Parts: sequence; C-alpha cells; structure tokens
Amino acid sequence: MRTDAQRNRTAILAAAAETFAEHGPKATTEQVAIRAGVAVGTVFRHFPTKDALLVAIMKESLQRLTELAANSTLFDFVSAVVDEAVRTRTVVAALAGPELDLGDALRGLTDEIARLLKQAKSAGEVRAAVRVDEVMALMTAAAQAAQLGGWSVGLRRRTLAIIFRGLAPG
Amino acid sequence: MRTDAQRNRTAILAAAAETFAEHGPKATTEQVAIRAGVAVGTVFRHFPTKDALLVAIMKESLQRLTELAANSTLFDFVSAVVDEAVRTRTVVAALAGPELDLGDALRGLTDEIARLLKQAKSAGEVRAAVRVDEVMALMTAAAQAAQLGGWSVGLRRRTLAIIFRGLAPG
DNA sequence: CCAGAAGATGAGTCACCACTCAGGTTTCAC
DNA sequence: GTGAAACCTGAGTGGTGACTCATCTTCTGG
Repeated sequence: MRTDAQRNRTAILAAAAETFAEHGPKATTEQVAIRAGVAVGTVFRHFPTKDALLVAIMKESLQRLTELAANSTLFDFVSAVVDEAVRTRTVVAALAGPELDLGDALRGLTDEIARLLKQAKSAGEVRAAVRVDEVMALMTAAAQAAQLGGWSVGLRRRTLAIIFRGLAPG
Repeated sequence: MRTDAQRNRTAILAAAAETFAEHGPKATTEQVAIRAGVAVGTVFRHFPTKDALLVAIMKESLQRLTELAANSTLFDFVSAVVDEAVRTRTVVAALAGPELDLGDALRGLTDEIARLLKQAKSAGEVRAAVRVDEVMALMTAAAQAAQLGGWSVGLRRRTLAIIFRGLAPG
C-alpha cells in the first residue's frame, strides 16, 4: 500500500471516530471526509460502505475494551464499557443487535466477561446463579440507555450500583 | 368532523400501531396508508407529520400503561412497561430521550412510578434510598435493550429479577 | 527521472421518503 | 334533492445521503 494511502486510511479512521462520537452513527460520510481532509470517494475507496467504516471503528473500540479487561474487576469493567459506549456513541449499536455484522469481534468481549464473572464468583462478590448472558444484557442495557438517555455521571453511577447490588450474594 | 373522516382517523391510528410494531419507527408513511386502506395524503391530513403520528400512538401506549398502574405493584408494572415496549417498538423511543415531543404524556407515567415506589418502600420491598429517577432509568434501560437486542422472554424475566433484587433491602 | 500503476477527486447518479396540491369524491345541513 | 364545504386521491416535488466513475494527481520501482 502506498504511503499516502496508508496515511489517508489512518486519517479517515480517526476522523470517523471523532465524527460519530460527536454526531452519532447517522453523521454523513461527507462529514467524515471533510474532517479527514479527503474527498468522499477516498473514504469509499478504503471502506466500501458506510457500515464497513462503522464496523471498523467499533472493532477498535471493542479491541481497546478487551485489552482493558486484563486487569479489571467485573464491576470496573462493566463501568468502563458503559463509559466507552457513551463516549463513542457506536458501541451501543454493536452491542444492541445484529444489524451490523461484527464478525466475532464481540467474542473476545464476551469471553472476558465470562472470565471476570467467574473470578467475581470465586471472590464471593457475585452469586453463583448469575449467568453470563444476564451480565451482558444488563451491561448492554445500561450502556444503551446511558447514551440514548443522556444519563448524568451521577445517575450512571447510582444505576450501576443498583445493578451490582442485584448481582451480589446475600 | 365528518363520519368518514372519523373512521379514517381511527383506521390510520390502528394501522400505524400495527405497522410500527412490525417494522419499527422507520416504517414509511405509505406502508401505514396502505394498511389503513387510504391514500398518503389522507394520513397527512390527519397528522401533519410522521412524528405527529408516532407521538399519537405513543401517547395511546402511555395512556394504557398509566391506567394499568392503578392496581399493580412496582415490579409488575415495570415488567408490564418492558413488555409493552417490546411489543410496540415505539415506547422505547419515547422513554429514550427528547427527540420526540411527548408534551407531558410522560408525566403521568412518572407520577405512577413515584406512587408505586413509595408504596413498595412502605411494604419493605424496596430500600428507602432508591430514587425515582433510578427506577425510571433502569426500566428504560431494560425496555430499550429488550427491544433492540431481541431478548427472549426468559432473559427478560431473569434480567428484571436481578434489577429488582438490586432495589430490595437487605 | 519517468512510466505506469495506484490513488484521489468531486460532480453526478440513484433510491428513498416525507410532504404537497390540483382536481375528483363524499357527506350533510337545509 | 342539492350545493358547497369537507374530505380524499396519488402523482409529483424537494431534499437527503450513500455510492460511482471519468478524469486528474501522486507515488515508486527500476
């Protein structure tokens, strides 16, 4: 790949992340192009569809999160996912449903959640009966609602506290 | 209002409820018109914009729910709201944010939640520290995620159980 | 250098959809 | 019955936004 092409690709990804974070997933491809200092055609040369572009930056997000899971507790990690969702305004769509094809990019995240859940159970912080899909569902729900509903940081914290309490034994 | 106009208005509302329930809020006005057995122009004669139509059926939904609250417990009611959200695929948007102007149609719902919350606290089923906005947030989150994520009835039930547990004292 | 391949450009195409309105139809007060 | 107001019809308008492609520009191996 030519060096200018590589440079443009990077610029487009960065511009897309910023643009979608600001305006949500329905920001136009042209907005991204302008921000990247590039023509629309160039965006489509690198990403055949707008969805492909969305998927690309969502994968970056998921990658970041999955790495972050390495040294987190379950609770910290769920909080981090919600924060990231609010910040990027796109992960939400990824978690939401199969509208976009993320391939197995979600697999890594699910695996980490499973690991952290098991760990939390061992530490006696979560009931043994809690399943992974329930944690995923609650996390997704909080992330979506926080973003779409514009939850304040305080409400976010208090709401997550209630959820965590629901997972705890006793 | 002429009788045929009244009949059409009713048919349009019914058709809109069904159409949006099936295809979500981005179903087209023409789909609604066809289902109502009416021309597009007629739909717009009764509802000046597509959003006005959405608002109308969301208000019906909220009305239904608010009445249902009269003899429910907090937990039953929250479950009912989530079910309704999944069924109609529009209430979600109503709860989500201020994109659509619902006027004070949400006020009634919020009031009922406040009443049921107070009642649940008196019965010792919910901690005194829990606030109304937290309950609303959790309910909204569950409703949105259940609808967008296509939660199975089982997952829905188990997830709500965790939330309720988080609200309970002890 | 420079040829030619790879890449960039951006006006234009196309599909979609909310909304309009000129002309035809139905209702109803009298 | 009848006339006019209210209503309905649906082809048409306008705006939007994803995507294309003929043409021009930039890079790079030799």
